[in-house]
Amino acid sequence: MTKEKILDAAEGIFADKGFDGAKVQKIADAAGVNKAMLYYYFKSKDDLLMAVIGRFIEGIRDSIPQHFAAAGDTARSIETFLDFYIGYLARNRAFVRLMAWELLSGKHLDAIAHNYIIPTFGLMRDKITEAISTGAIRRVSPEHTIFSVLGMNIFYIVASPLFTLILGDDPLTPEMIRKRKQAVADLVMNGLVPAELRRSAGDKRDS
Amino acid sequence: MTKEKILDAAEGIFADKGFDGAKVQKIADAAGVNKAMLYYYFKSKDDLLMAVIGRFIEGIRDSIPQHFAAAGDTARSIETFLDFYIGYLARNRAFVRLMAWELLSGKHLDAIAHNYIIPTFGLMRDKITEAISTGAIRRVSPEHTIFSVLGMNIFYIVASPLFTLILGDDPLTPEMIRKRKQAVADLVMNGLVPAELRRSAGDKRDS
DNA sequence: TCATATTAACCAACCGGTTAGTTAGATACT
DNA sequence: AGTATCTAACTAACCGGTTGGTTAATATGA
Repeated sequence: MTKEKILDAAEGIFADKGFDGAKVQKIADAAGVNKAMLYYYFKSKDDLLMAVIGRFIEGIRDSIPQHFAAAGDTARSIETFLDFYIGYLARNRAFVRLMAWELLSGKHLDAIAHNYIIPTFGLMRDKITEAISTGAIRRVSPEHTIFSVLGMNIFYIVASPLFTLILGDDPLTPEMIRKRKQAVADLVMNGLVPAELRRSAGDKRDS
Repeated sequence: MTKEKILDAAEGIFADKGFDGAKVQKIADAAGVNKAMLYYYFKSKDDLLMAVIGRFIEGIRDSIPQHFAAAGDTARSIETFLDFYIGYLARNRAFVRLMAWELLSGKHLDAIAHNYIIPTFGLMRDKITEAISTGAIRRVSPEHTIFSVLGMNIFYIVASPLFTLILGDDPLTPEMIRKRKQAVADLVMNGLVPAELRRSAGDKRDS
């Protein structure tokens, strides 16, 4: 129980302030426990952060593949995944921010990449490669496409305060998320679906 | 001279480690000056960071509009801008990272947004709105499109260590940047250019 | 009683920021 | 010209407060 309270508090504060900005005393306060308890359950601040990230990844990893397993034709299942993805990130905002902080600091990137990012990336790449081979989508670079989709979605979550500042609206309300889903799926799919399948012809660009 | 040395050193370290991770003594060491000099020229660590960001924005702001002013038809000028944009970010990697740190911490976001982001955003939105009204591109949401493009490009720069980890290559070499330009322009333009102009028809999605 | 859980008090290192004082060169006065 | 004065640039040493982390003593409960 105490351990979970610590992890919950640490999750919020690490996500908010980043590793260097997060102070151990503040985490203990937020958890309502004595600071020494953090060192009873975790061997360092660093270890605590990794435990927070580890818990997130554990709770997520198994649910990821099922979102690639969706319905029949490949283009449609990519669209389904896109539709699911931003909502998923919006629901796990703390995790997205945690990953963003780590991406910038680069301190634990190896461990995270090995345990989470690389496997997920692999699943996505397989799906896209398959969709290309069946002719469901155009001959794009799978790697760049994945990075583009990740960027579009992750940036939207991370930059949400900026969105508010520019447009006034809160970009994380359900309707705004719904609109974002539509916008991204529209942009991506119209870039991926070959012109022929859209009752059209030519396209001059090389891959 | 000393002031510039401090700003240069601070730029590198702030971009690398973020505000909380950057230590004043390390900046002084990197600049090869006494720590007290930072407080002779700047009134606080915070003020120093703002000076670094201010210098960047000053050097950049005036050169932005010219990249929207490009050649005749609007769709083409958007493509030109896309082509220029990633290269520009890759050349100003430190600035991109600085902005990313600030985006996460949110500490000075108001000032930055007011001086830089909002005006630039406005230019982009005007261009897209114009392109829509002339029929050069489809009726997409300008705001979401901008966020998508920003995300695709900024994420590529910020996540470049991840790219290296996954694929082995350094994603910031000139050829890799060139490939990225192509991939992004291809994805975005094929999503933006109306099907009719690509010798095709239908498209059922609403805006 | 014995392991687990919890605490107050403590510590060395470090942090951002200050201070009192030095240096070297320009300025002003005789 | 010579010298007293001023000032911008610079420094070593220091300061109060904070930080991540430890410890020894204590409570709890099977």
